[in-house]
Amino acid sequence: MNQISPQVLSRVAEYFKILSETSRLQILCSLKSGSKNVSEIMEVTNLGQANVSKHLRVLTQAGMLERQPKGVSVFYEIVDPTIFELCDLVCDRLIGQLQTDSAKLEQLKAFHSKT
Amino acid sequence: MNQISPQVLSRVAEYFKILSETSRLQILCSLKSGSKNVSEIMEVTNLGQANVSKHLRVLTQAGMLERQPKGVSVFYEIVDPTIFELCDLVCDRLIGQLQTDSAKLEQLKAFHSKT
DNA sequence: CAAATATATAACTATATAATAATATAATAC
DNA sequence: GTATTATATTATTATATAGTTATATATTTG
Repeated sequence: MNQISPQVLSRVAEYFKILSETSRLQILCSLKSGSKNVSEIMEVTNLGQANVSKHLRVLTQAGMLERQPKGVSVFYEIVDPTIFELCDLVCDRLIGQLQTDSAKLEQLKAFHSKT
Repeated sequence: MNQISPQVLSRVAEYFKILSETSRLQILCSLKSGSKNVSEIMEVTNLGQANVSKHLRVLTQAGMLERQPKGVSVFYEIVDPTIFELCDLVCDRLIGQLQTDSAKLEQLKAFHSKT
């Protein structure tokens, strides 16, 4: 009946968990346009140095980023093409929800004006 | 430069967070085949009553499920079509990763047999 | 080698939340 | 009404982790 084992589902859950932090999404968005080093990421995202470093480690270990040291600085690049497909799907869904909500609001307004 | 505001990203992060728990994914999978009541969900997932109830509340408030009381029991149904598209994308990605890993393993094996 | 800069790590605190046990609420049957 | 069953809620505990500060490591320059 329950085809998919909790073990497999926990892998999927882990993947989603990595995308469930605003700071990490900020970092990923900052890298959408291409490779950046840590200082650049810090500047764009306004996150602290240690914090960015820790998130970059998490994202890299999850196979979403690739680490490329160049001289004294380290560049990171997105290597998981799935990320933005996922974000786009979620965005579409959120937009849909907002539209539904506003439609309901309009109905309420219409009802109010009749009473 | 950083087009998308942290406010919007936090909405996206929240959505992912809901999908980042194995138990909730188990519940969603149990509902993939159609509407079920709480007892049925408990049986399929082997999760505790209070636990299931709480997760169902979270999923419903997020707009992923719809709650339908029928007599003494309450049925839940998936109303967010995005969920399984997201899971499928993640599964494909995880499979891809495993294939890459196993290819690397093969290379290591080949190297080992030559030395 | 010493100084400067960039990044990583360790230790810590605060917060969020999953799971559980106990209790409350709601609906039906008698 | 009372009893029974199904679900929800509350309180509690345990755990995970985000953010921060301080420190360590590594690379380049002089």
